Amino acid sequence: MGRVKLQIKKIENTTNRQVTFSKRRNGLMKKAYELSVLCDVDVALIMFSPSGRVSIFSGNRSIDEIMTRYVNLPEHERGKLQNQEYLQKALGKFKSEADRRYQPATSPGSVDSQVEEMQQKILKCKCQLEDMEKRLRIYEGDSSDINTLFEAEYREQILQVNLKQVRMRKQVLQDQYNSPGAQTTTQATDNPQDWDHGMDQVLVDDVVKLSLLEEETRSVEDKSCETDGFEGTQDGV
Amino acid sequence: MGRVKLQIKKIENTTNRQVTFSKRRNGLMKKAYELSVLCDVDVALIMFSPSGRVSIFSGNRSIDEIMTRYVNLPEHERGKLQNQEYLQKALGKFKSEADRRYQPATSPGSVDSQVEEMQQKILKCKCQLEDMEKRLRIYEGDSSDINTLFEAEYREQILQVNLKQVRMRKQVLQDQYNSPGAQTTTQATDNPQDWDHGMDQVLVDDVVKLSLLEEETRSVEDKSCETDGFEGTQDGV
DNA sequence: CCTCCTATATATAAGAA
DNA sequence: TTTCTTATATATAGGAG
Repeated sequence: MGRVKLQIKKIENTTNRQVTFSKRRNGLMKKAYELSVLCDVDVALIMFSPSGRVSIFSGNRSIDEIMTRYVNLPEHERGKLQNQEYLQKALGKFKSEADRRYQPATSPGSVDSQVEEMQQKILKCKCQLEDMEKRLRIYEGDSSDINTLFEAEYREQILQVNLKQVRMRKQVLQDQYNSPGAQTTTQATDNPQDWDHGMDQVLVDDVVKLSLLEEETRSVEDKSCETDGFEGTQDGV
Repeated sequence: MGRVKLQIKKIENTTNRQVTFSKRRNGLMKKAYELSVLCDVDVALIMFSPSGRVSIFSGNRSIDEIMTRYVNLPEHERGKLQNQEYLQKALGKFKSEADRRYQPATSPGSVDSQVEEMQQKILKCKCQLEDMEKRLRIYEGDSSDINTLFEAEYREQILQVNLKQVRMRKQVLQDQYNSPGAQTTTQATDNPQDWDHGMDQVLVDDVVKLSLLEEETRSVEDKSCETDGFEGTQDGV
């Protein structure tokens, strides 16, 4: 933004980089501040300047309180992919190369440990993948992999229950649509969780993927908070 | 910024606050991303949505690594932290990636390609995970998470296809059971025409068409806010 | 490193879908 | 909630002090 459209890649000129950092850091903090006040939410921002000095901002409560809140989150809430991966997609593919560019600048002495770390990461991902695949097979698994009547009936039942729920929900939505003013009805349901059969292949797979193609990855908020009184506080500016 | 100059004070209208949060969060992440790339610095951003869900961004390295780097700074460089020890401990537990200390760059060399390869592998895994999560939500997601008629119909279609397949398979197995030796055990080619039970009719074409129009992204994670001071109660949809 | 200035690039509030 | 549009408000690159 400014006189010239700037490429999002490392600014090579040291002085320029410093200046830009300074300006943008302020901009970022301002934005963070505004967000925390406007939406009354916790925001924590930590930035290390090119020279190694740290700058922080935190809205609504202290930085360590927010960090504590963060580290106390259950893993699935914390370890998701709301960060870079998300951004890569949200902002577009252009990032990938700029992102990789940094990699070479990694240390040499720790390469071993880094590699090791990455391998662990990969392993972890693969475990998760396996787990999910297992669960997914219950639903998407090719029916030809069902070898016993019992299995077939079991799966049929699961699907029936699920279908029924969805239809009920659909009905509610239709009613709502037909008669605006009606209240949102959210019925509690139990969802099948830990079933394990052994099946492969996916038939509806392509259909599903199709719809996922143009989707974005982002968490969606579905509820809001109603607080009486508002108090925007910030420390760390 | 926008049609109207906005006062920096809590937005009282819940819906508006949500929307603004969503938009500004993205904007903030983008800015943070740009800063991290342009200036080649570590940036960590943690935001809790009005509903208590967390959104994070981290540039150059993982959020845990950056937090660790921050927490381990000498006190005079960042101010006193109330929970320093606790945080250090907690962060240390994120063994997967949090124990990498900051290290200056030297000369990488041949290991680069290997590292990059692994990086891509990780990214790929994460994408797969994400993809599967979405598919899984179709089945395991609570039906109350469905908010549009479109979504409901979409899920219904998929479940119908699946149910039908299972029933076909079940039929095959039953026949086999009734007349042993008459058919191959592992036979899987069931023909819809032969096994039409007359219910849950599905036209795959419709499903595909549907999915093209559809959009659906919802986080079905349970949320937990322990040390926070807001009480979320409101209807988001 | 910060401030001011100016021309542009971006972000985003509203409103509709 | 997300997406798209449009009108405006802001952020910020370059340059000077």
